[in-house]
Amino acid sequence: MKNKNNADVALPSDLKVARDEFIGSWGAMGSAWGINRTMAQIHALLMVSARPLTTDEVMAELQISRGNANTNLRELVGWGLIRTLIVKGERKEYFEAEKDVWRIFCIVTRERKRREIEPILDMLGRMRDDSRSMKGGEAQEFHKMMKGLQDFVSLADNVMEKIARSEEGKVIPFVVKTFGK
Amino acid sequence: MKNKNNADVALPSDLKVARDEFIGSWGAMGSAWGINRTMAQIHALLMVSARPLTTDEVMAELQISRGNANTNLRELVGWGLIRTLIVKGERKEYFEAEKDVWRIFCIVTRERKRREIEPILDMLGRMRDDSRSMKGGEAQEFHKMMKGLQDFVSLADNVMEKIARSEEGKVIPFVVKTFGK
DNA sequence: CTGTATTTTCATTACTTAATGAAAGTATGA
DNA sequence: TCATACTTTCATTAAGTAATGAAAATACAG
Repeated sequence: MKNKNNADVALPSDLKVARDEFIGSWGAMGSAWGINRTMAQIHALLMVSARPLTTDEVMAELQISRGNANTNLRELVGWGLIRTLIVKGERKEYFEAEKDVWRIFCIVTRERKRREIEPILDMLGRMRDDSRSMKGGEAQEFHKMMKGLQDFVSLADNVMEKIARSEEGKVIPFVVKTFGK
Repeated sequence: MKNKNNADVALPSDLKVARDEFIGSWGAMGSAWGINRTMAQIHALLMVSARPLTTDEVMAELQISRGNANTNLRELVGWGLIRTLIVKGERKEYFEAEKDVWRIFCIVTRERKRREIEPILDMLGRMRDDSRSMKGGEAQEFHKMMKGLQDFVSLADNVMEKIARSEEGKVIPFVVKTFGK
């Protein structure tokens, strides 16, 4: 019933070991970055997989439940870090990861910008406006702080946007030139 | 017994409201960034406070326990985002925040680099070496992926280091020029 | 349609992380 | 050195987050 085409069949064991360590570390790092562990692990697994995998293969490989696998695969699709793939003559879906490092970087940058930078920017803008007309030394201090923060975060936001829109071939050489190697 | 010099005594209420919203939002954002909520709130409170505060004032203002306040104040001191201050003739410690946005940015950048980037870089380096001599197409693919990731992350690491070491007066004008405003 | 393969949902459970507050520890002034 | 003000610790509790897996929903082949 369960077919035995697991991704690691016949893999030399040292490669298997290295892969597993990569998957584990990538997952651990995920949590530090506010991305959940399983999601990062699935992403890692698909990044180093030579071929697209099914939900069942992901479950087997990472030893996780169906619900967990499904939820995190959907989430990854939502981020644009993996895509679904249908094989003609088969019912089940396959998943494959974006493997281009630059593209991964752009996707993650945009997503983090959207989720983390933009809400702060809105809040800072409001605080800055609200405090503009307040009287008193404390209020002026507060206003100054909001202005300083907003200007800075806004600049960072612009930089991220510009970079994430650029082509690798333009940015990397420039960065290497500017910041040495 | 409890002295009434709370930080917000006699604050116009609209300023108080704005401050509280800032503190709340900064705290919420903290969690998205892997920094705990209370730590981010204390940091925000001290950033907008006109004068240094004591542990008891922080407790009162944020409605948190002594243990919680103490732990997170220490953590912030560890990051270098706030510093302690002793007032002659008084036993208790006061805490004051670094308020310069550029310096805050540099501190946070260095800390995140140290905690999040460097361990990954080590791991990728090891994986890259381990897989260098492995045979087979899959192993070559894996090696290539590790190389691509390590080159990229290493470049990012260098850029962060260089920027965090630079002076605001050099970086900001350059960034504004390069990435438009 | 109807039966089966596959995917999705979601109430429950497990795990992880943070917060509490009393007790222990430390430092200071008299 | 004693009494007191203040700080730190840490076992316990609470809150938040993720994982499970069975049941429901969906899609598809015949």
